[in-house]
Amino acid sequence: MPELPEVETVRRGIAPHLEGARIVRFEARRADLRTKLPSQLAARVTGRRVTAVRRRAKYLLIELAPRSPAGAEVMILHLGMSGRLIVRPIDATPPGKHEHIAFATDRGMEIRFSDPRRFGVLDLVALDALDADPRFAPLGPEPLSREFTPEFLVQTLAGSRTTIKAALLDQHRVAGIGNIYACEALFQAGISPRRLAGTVGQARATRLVAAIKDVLSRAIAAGGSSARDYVQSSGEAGWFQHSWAVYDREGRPCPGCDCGGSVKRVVQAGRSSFYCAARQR
DNA sequence: CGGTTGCCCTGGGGGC
DNA sequence: TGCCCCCAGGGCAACC
Repeated sequence: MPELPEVETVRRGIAPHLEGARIVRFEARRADLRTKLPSQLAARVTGRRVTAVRRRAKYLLIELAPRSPAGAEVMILHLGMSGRLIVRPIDATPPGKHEHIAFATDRGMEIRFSDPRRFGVLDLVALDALDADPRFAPLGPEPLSREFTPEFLVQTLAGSRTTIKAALLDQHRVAGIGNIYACEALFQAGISPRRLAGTVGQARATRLVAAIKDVLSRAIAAGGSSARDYVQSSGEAGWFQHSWAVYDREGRPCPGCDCGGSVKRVVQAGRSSFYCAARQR
């Protein structure tokens, strides 16, 4: 489900419950997520204190205080396509069918990881090994960081013969954008998803960087406003409530202008792209 | 080497 | 109502 804004919303939702708390129980009902869970995971995290909950790209990073002989470590959690976290007071409610992992804190709260499609990932690595980890080392900059500028975008796209849409989904160029926000940002910037990435010059890059930052920021703000519901509920609450201009709106009139066009859908690299051919060039 | 394709899984929705 | 096909917000290995 989650792209950067959803993962950031989850981070903000769980951080107050986890930071400074101690993990008092950890159980995995099944270990076969997209990658197999590390062995002895429960024994390795039980009793550890959480020092920070961070995010990098679409990964949640739950940092654990050192405990001899282990140094500081970090639980790497990726929600995949269908993963979600549920925060709830500890009680006797049995786990749902897809609640594969649960852990409890010394503050009386329980975190459950639900993931029907099991594309999620949970791993545990040494904190000082994180930057060199093959999942993290190649990642591009955070799109909301000051590093992510029009000049950077022009440079990373220079000479590329893929489409701008595929380039935005390439986490090694810029990290955290998924299919929805790629579509939405390209619409807002007036750039066709079919444009070759190498033909994006300074003017388009300036519009695109601004659009990406705006779309992601607004989505985080929208998610943040309902994060409380998400935390209090059993997970079905509508924290994932965003309104999209073009995504999943094939055939609808192009919103926000009088171009007279309608939203088209094309498949690029196996993913649906939604755009207005009249407005986006 | 860079870029595209297939696959990992399950569930939901639309068409017939 | 039921069945079957298609589709899904991610990421990676295998392939050209």
